[in-house]
Amino acid sequence: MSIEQRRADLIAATIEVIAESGCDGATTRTIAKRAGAPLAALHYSFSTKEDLFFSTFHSLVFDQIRAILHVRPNSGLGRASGHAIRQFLVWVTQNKSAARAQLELSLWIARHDSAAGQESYQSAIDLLTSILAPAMRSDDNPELLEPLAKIIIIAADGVVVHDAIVGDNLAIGVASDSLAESVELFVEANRLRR
Amino acid sequence: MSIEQRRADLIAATIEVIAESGCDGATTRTIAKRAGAPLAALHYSFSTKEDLFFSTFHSLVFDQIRAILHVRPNSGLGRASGHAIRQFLVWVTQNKSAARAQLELSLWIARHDSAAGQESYQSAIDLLTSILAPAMRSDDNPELLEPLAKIIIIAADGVVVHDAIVGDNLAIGVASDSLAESVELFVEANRLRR
Amino acid sequence: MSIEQRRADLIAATIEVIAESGCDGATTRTIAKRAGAPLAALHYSFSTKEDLFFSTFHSLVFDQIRAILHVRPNSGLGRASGHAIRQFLVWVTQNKSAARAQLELSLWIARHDSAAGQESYQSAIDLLTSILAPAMRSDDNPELLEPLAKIIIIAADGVVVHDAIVGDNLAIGVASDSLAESVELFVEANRLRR
Amino acid sequence: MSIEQRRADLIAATIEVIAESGCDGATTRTIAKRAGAPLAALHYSFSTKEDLFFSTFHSLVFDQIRAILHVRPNSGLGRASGHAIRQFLVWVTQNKSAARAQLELSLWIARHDSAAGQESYQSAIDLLTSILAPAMRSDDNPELLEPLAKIIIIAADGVVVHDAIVGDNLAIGVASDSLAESVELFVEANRLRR
DNA sequence: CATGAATGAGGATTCATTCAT
DNA sequence: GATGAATGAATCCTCATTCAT
Repeated sequence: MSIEQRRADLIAATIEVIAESGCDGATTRTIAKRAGAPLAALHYSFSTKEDLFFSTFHSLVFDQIRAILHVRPNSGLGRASGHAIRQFLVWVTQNKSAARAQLELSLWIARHDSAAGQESYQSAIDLLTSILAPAMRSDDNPELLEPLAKIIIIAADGVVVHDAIVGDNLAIGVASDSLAESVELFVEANRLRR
Repeated sequence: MSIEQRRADLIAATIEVIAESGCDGATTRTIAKRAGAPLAALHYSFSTKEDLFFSTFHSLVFDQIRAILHVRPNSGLGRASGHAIRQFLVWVTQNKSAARAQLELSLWIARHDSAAGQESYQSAIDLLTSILAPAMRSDDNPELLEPLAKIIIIAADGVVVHDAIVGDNLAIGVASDSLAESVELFVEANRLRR
Repeated sequence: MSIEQRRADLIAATIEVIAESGCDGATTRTIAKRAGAPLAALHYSFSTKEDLFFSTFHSLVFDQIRAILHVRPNSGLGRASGHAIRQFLVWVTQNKSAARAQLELSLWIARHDSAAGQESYQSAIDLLTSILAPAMRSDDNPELLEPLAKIIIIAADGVVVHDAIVGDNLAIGVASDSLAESVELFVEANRLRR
Repeated sequence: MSIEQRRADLIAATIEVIAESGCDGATTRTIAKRAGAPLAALHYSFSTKEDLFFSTFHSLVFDQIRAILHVRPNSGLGRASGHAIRQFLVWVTQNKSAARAQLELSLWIARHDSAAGQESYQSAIDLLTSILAPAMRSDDNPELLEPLAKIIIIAADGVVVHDAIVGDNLAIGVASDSLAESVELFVEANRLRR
């Protein structure tokens, strides 16, 4: 078995276990067993539990971003933002473990290496900004870009929390939709005047 | 020292420690030391760590709800919702430990007693609904009440996550404000036609 | 409530609890609750858990001895010994808690104050000897008295162990009866010749 | 050091410590120290203290049974039974710790898993029966087999209790001998008539 | 290279006992 | 006198990590 495969297996197992038991509840033994790997293999692939968690987090962020990657150029900032919120909702409901794990890891990282957490968060915002940018039309206000990116991420995290507790896809869908509509109206209302 | 005082001290210490170290990182020893109490006193006041956490959670929920309790009657559903979002933001930025602890505890409870978590969440939504209701005017759509309550709570949780990671009051303020405005517009747009 | 009554209640509770949970498993809290007494009352009536256990043991020994106290004068050493074995069996099956507690306490005392244990054991043997003595006829061998007393006590303890594990009155009855008969034959066979 | 050796060391230490301090008094720390093993090694070799105790018990039963295994075929049921009692006495006086530990463990198991205790006791009786059987002669009453097995075991347990408290080999020897003789006479008296 | 075996540090909890009232 | 409240010490157990093979 290649070391890359082993690392991938361990990361996949970590996501599942964290989603079930939280970061501190995710013991190395449990993760190794879930991955079908001997315990020592974990420390062979990742020097440390911390290391494993960071790697898992980066892998998740990468995934999640791909989920919101698709925005039609020139479709308008409002529509694009709403679309992102709706797309993210779909991703959450279809990747519950990943979403939950990502939330838990965010909080865990904020505790263990707050600089890394901030950096990671900022780059997510930057990426989101760069994704939304092409959707802008001439009368869209560029100053809204960053607040919108933050709103989207805030909404996303809030939805994950909601899902973690309630787990009711339908209700989240309704709220999420209203939120998307709200944001669209907000952008509409802040169109630039000629 | 009265036992009520002891319990209050321990709950206060629990909030601080959970905010710093998460639920699983919050060891009984640390909590007791922070409260200036001997370790055995913790198990004398609360039969179990679990018991302490549940009590802390209830205390927090009670507090938090008082923070959003004030809505002017007949002020309009949109305005009231926006107001709630802004008020909650203020509470978060002024009670960072409490906010963080409440988030961590929500996730912890969702894991340990998912029924209790859902019940608690639902009652928060119900309460929020009952707070928003008096603000409604004749042309406000009552069907928006529950989705709005959910949006507010989702936004609140998202903001706490954001704050946990970034800790930048100003940026959250801007995003939160935009969110409040978005929601106001959303309600406005869904006014009942006569 | 008189202190004597309290002591008696606590001793009764101790017997029950030790029978159920062993000596080390019998916590002061459990005993106090079983006796319907506040925890501190235990340490008020008996200076120490050790003290309580010693008192309980003495109370039990006194009881148990009364159970085998009745032997008809001049009935013959063999018959008397067999009778004692049978009587003790009845006592065990009718006072399971007491029997079990007495066994547990014997072992506990042997550990904590071996001198006291030996003394207590010896006085039980002496008493039993003095009970059997009047049953002797002219051709009974007085040198058998002490071995018989020991056999009876050994059998008694063995029966309690058996009962603790198997709890099957009938089977113990059969074995016990055979044992009684064996001992009778043994004494018969060792009659003095004229 | 092999894991088998570790387990054996821990079991040996457990026997000693239980003999000295009883089952509840036998703490994992004490046992580990006595075995010259780190505390964690105990939980590495045996998942649980309970597990360790069960294993120790089985090891003891196995040992003890081997001690009484030798009975001459066709030597007569009475003689064989008496021989077993005497042999067991020798084993007890030469393996005081083992004998004591086995007694304590029997009672402990009766409390913690009464089914296991009964099963274990029954299999001891069955084994003893199967050992005594070949000694039977044509005029020995086969219905005596099981009561005799029980008597032997009852006597054995009683002797262990006696030894635990008094620790006087000589006195136990005399009583035990008389008991053996009694049983021989009992079997003799119950010979089948032709 | 890969892993079974081993362990030091620290976790929650329980207990007998003591005081202040 | 009698007891509710309080606690230091000790218990079993788990975990991330290391190391010899």
